Amino acid sequence: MDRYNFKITEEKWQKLWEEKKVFSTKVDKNKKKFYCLEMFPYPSGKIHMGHVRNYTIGDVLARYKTLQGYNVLHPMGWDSFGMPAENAARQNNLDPKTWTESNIKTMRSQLKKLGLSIDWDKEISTCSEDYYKHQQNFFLDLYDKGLVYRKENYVNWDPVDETVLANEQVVDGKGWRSGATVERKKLNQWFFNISKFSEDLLQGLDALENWPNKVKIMQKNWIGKSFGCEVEFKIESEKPIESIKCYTTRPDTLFGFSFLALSVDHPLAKYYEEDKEFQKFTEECSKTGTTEESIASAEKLGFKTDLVAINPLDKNMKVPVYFANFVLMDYGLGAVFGCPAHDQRDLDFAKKYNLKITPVVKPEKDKDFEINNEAYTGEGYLYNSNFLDGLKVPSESIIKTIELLEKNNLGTKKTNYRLKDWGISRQRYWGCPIPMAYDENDQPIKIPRDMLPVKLPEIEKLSNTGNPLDSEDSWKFFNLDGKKYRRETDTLDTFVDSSWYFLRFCSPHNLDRGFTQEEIDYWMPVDQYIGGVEHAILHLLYSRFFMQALSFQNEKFKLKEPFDGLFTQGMVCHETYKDKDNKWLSPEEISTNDGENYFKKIDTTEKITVGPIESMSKSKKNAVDPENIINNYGADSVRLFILSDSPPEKDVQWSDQGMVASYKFLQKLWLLNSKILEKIETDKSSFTNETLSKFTNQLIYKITQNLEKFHYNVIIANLHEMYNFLIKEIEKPMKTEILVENYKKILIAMIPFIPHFANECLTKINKNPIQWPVILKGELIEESINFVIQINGKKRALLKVKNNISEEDLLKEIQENKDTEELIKKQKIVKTIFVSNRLINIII
RNA sequence: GCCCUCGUGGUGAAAUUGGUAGACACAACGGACUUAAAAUCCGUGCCUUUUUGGAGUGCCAGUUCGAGUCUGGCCGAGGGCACCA
Repeated sequence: MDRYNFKITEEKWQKLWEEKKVFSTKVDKNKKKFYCLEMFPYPSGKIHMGHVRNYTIGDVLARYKTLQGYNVLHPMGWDSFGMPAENAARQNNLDPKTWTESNIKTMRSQLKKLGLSIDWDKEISTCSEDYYKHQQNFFLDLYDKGLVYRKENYVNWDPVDETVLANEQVVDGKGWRSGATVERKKLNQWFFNISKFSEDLLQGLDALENWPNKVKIMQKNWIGKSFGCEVEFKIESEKPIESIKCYTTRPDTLFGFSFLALSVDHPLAKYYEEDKEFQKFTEECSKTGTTEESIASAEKLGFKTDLVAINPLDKNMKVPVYFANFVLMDYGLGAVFGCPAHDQRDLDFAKKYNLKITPVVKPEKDKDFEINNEAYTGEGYLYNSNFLDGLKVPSESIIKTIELLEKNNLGTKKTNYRLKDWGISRQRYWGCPIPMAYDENDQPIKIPRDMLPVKLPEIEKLSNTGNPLDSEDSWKFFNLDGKKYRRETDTLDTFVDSSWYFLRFCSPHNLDRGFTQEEIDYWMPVDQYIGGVEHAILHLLYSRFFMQALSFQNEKFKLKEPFDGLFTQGMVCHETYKDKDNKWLSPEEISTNDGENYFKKIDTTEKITVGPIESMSKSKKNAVDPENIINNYGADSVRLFILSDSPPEKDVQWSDQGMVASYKFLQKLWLLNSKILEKIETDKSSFTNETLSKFTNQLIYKITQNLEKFHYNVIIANLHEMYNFLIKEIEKPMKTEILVENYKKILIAMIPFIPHFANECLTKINKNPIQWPVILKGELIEESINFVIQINGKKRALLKVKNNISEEDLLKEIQENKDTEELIKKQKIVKTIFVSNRLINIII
């Protein structure tokens, strides 16, 4: 029996797809479009299993939609600006461009070996001038609309990468890439005014029905809308300070007011800058780390001022004003009113400085209510609150108090958002140059559009510290109209690059514009976007913002949401191994005989500790190289494995046995194929085969349903069932046409999963046009059904009866059948529950 | 602390959305073939003495003729946010 030679077959089909440009698409208004996009990769060197999974999932969908007759856009590109290139260039003494381009070459050929249905003619790379030229244009567009501004601000400074990070890029107080503890630094930075669209970005989430709820909730929390009011507190002081405004979501607790606290960065701090004690205090505050634990456990510290704040609702209520370490300048107004009874932080602070604690909210039922070590934040009624007494908390109290404050000009209703503007300046060489310059007075000017792109200068050797562009004087300074200018040397955050690349795919080669309206009107939005959940906030929120920004003051551009459907796939995981010195070992370095005890290959006496199953990573050495696997087993087998067993949205564990099993399954399918071909040659009988037709139709139905729901793992199981059924069924004599017709449908249904194999088999039986098989609804109905007979809710028997049997007929059958009649013999039937074509429950 | 998701065999998981729990596969064990091994094929899998029996989807309760699925409470795991006023 011949074995399936994946090497020859896969090469043959990949060559054919490439030469005939099978996946090349263009705008065709007569056809329904489908834009299938997977998050484009960073060209880090080689592809990893995560890529294999991501692009296989996308490819299944793209091929399925193509077979259904859609005009499918399925492109690929490179997120090719970024720090790894710069770091690698320094280490290896070459320039980032060379490094990046060689990586792209490697990874492109690796991806092609996976047999993806990608339109490679539309390939783009964000580090090419053709790409970032348009990005600079968009930057100027946004600048003209007032959506870009420059300000001096405290920034998250990564001391290892020597660059600024966005808030989104700081994880647990550490840089998301370097892992270094982030410092606070004051710098002049460019910002995108993303907070202007807080409400639109929040509202827009509701319409995204095909997004995972989880991602929408994460974005919602990140935007962090809160409702409250700004309250003005009159101040008694010798200094020229008349009042301080605070933002609060709980104005109803104003009668529990016992102090007012300011951030050390509050404008009023200027009156205390000379004060030695205050200087000491601010120094103390800056020592507090930014990590999770240090924030949670940090002691509440305050610096008492000589100011006295007056409760706007009670002129006789006068409280001290503090600077406090727990008040943030960049949320609200950098000032809070303290109500210790009903806010934990305020309570901690009040206890430390012996401030008054007046409870003003009482839970309905608790008569002996008092505040000890825990602030009460629950529901109840107001008391100790003069004219507010008795209001229901929170349903009445907050609104009523705000109304009252507004009426007396003491405060204003206010909605607040946690989302802050997006700092986009990076002190890096390998990024898109910001198309701005400064005149002799340090005033920013735009680079004229006809001078775009501002190209990155070619630098032979990158400086070891700081931003290389800073020391590139011949690039940095230029003359225009007889005046001397200094270029902006910061480059754009690479998340800007990925905020619009999906638009570029629609017009990838247009030199004049980033995209044409006609092309994005046809292709956009992306119908299905597929990628890792780690981009739930960063990339996905930025891309949504970019659409808002492009459509702002622009009648033609109406696209508000770039991604109609979103699917977040799980990670590829593997066991981890450590030797006796606690060093990570790769799977290739170890061996086992029984699957339980592992040893070092080079020293078989040394036992290995098997660690937890974690997502594949270089640092833990638990990654499996896709290239080896593809060479050993073929792309179809890898695709099969990566799709089996685990649902795409969940993590999958790499297993060598699983990989081998998928390979074997493909061999079995090849065997089946050979048998079928032989049968077509030899079987001259004229029997029809209804069972086969019904089975096939049922199978196509199941596969179609599961495709729509991304239940790809179930489809692989369906294919196993298909094999188990067919290998027996073809033993029966049957008409050739019946077999061919059904087998062809099955093969077509396999194309999305194992495209090389399925196409190869198809050419051997039929050359007719290939399209997704039509499901015959009528055929789905079985003639006879295994009817479940329940007595008092318990399954007692299965009865084979004809389809659509009525309750009366069924009961008759039960009485006539010798196995079932005993169950109800001589019993009085109280009640029956009849579910058509499924079960009957007889209560006796 | 707040928010979200998930708990089904030794393992990864299915379950027509309230209707036969464990499809399909991995691993294990037993058998067939073989001089032998590999490969391949067949079978087994909780409890009870056989069965056309019983229990059983993290735990406890509830709704229902019927619950893995719905409701409430608890326990456990994972993820997100976090001095956000």
